[in-house]
Amino acid sequence: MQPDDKHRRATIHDVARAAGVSAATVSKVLRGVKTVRAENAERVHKAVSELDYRMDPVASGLRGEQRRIIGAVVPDLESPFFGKLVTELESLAEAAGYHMIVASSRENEAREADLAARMNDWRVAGCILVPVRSERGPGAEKLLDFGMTAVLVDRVSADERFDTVSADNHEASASVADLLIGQQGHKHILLHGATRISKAIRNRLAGFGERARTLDPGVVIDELLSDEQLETQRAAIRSYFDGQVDGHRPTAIFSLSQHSTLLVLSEIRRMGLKIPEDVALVGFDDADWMQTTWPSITAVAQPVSAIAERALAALLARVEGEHTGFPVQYLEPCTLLVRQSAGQTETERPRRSGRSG
Amino acid sequence: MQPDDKHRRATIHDVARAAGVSAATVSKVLRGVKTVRAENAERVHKAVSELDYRMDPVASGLRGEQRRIIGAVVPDLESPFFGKLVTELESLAEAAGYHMIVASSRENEAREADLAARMNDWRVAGCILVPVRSERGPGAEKLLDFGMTAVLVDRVSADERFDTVSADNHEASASVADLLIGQQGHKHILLHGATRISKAIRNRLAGFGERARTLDPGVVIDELLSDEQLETQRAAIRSYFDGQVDGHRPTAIFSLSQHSTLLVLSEIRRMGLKIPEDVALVGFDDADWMQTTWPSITAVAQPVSAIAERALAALLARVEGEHTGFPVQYLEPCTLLVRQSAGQTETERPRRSGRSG
DNA sequence: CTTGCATAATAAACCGATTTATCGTCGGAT
DNA sequence: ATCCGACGATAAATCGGTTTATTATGCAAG
Repeated sequence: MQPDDKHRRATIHDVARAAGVSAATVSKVLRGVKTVRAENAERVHKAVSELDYRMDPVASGLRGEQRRIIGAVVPDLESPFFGKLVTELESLAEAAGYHMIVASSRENEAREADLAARMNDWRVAGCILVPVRSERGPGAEKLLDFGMTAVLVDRVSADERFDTVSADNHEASASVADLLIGQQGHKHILLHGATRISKAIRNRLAGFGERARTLDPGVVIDELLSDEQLETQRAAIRSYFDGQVDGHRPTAIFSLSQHSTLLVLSEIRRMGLKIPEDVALVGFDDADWMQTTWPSITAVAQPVSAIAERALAALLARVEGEHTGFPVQYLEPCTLLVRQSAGQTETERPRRSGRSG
Repeated sequence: MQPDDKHRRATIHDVARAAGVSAATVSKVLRGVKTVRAENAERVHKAVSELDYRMDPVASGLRGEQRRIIGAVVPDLESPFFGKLVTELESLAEAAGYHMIVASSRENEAREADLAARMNDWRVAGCILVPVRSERGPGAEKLLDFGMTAVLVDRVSADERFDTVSADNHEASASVADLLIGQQGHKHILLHGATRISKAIRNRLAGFGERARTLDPGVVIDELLSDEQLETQRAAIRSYFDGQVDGHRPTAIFSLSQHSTLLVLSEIRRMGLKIPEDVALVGFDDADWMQTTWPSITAVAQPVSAIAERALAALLARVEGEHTGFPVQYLEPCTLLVRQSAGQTETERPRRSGRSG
């Protein structure tokens, strides 16, 4: 057996020869053009399966402008949120007959721009971009330069160039203010963010602040935001608490990201404070462990599936020319999951559950 | 301004014209062939930057056999383990001058095979495959059929066709047996797995079992393995504990995956059992929350970075022809992080840390 | 001055598909 | 019988690079 022949894939010409027709005819059959005699179509299909023919997407992509690929750029693939987002996006894309290529900008705006250019290189039909910072970053700029059709997701506000999709960070954070201030009457609250670059974080900050001042103009809100290294941030939290005059500590903390929640939780534990007795805690972005840990953590759950669906639908509507109007901003509502760390009453705690429930 | 011209990208011929040389010369300059006069190379580079020229990878890939892309197929992009793995792989690949395309088989073997074929379509130089089940799955089969160079990662044992890289699941699980049986003297242990398909899980099972029987032939080991839905698995755990005669409960649990750990933890809590007093817990696969939760969870940390480095190095060695010998099995050592849920003594618990530590 | 050889540059073929322009055939209308 | 239009099929051009075969140039040796 010749190793060369063994792994040389069949071309469209091989199929044409086997079926006794021309390559053009094979191409027509394969892409569903109707002007082909039924008998010939039959023979082509037979030849295709006999030769195990697969169309070469590289060659196909060169001439054809029919691109059935969509690109997705996210800032990070380690976080469950983006992991779930790309998984859902890919599922939806395949269901609509598209392939998807995923890439991570690794929280780096220069890389974000480079990936946008790379998506253009691969001639994607459209691109989903989750920017590192916001809709005004270099990625969106590049997409515009190239005239690509795209949808901006998650770390964005309204934009006049692209459709945008995100969780309703503003309203969800306001509802956290409702819980902590309106219902529980906290007078001194710490807002903690492990990064301040993301537009999403800034929207959460604003949403909480505005509602808080409406509910109680006298509420004291401290903000601890930083882009520093992990250990520096840990130290900042301890130093913040040490600096508070005893008895004037914040009685509640709203952590603005999952990463932030973990950090705060870890430092609270280290300082020996009790949750929620000494300090209540609400986190933005839910995770599996938050309902299992003790005490369980009250958190804002983001509508990942809804975001993915909306984003892909919006993109395909643009790609397929069904929507050509002005850019639209989609805001998907979040859910506040009230658990023990803030708001859940004693009687709601889980108990020993016997055989009969 | 003509919109057509605005977004039409410059071709190699445009560059050739602008530099006053032929397209062949431009191609040589761009791919670093030395047989070009320095002056011409200079003019080409100038023309490239003036025209913002980017090589078209689609056209380039058609003729050239020089593929600078490597493919990665993982079973899942939502788990932090694979998220981190692909992130590191991509980083390393780029550092070596390769691009990477990532895809998720979503724990589906048919999809795994399809993705392998798709990687072949895109003419990747090599492929990293994390199979859904094991090295004997349809993905590896396809890779072999196509004559692709590939490395199999994580859910694998030694293979006679491809290099394999994984955590040393067997030895790590044996060291868990050392801790629970050798040091702590547990006589009745439950092994829990939320799936039994994965080769990694089966290796963990075997590693624990063999060492356990060596240490104490009389030890009782129960196994609770299932591929059922979440709720079914929860019920199975409760039913298992209800079925045990009182006082003959297992005194320790070894959960074989992160998912499993979370599930077990959740049910232990619901049953009102205390950790580690009523039952000790060790989990395979560490997560950030495990050291923050209370009690903190003893876990086996996998060497993700080492696995990524080894896998990519092995693949590139094959791709670049530096290694042509028999397939090699690489086993990377894990680390057992002993925390409160098993093994950590009272005095090691974290305490209130003042200003001076 | 011619020959030989190494070095550079280029025209042209090529990769594998898609698309266009051309051509042949057949049935029906004139 | 001739012409026309509809329909199918195909040869050839095309996409944007890479690679090969050929040609042109310069310089040293004979």
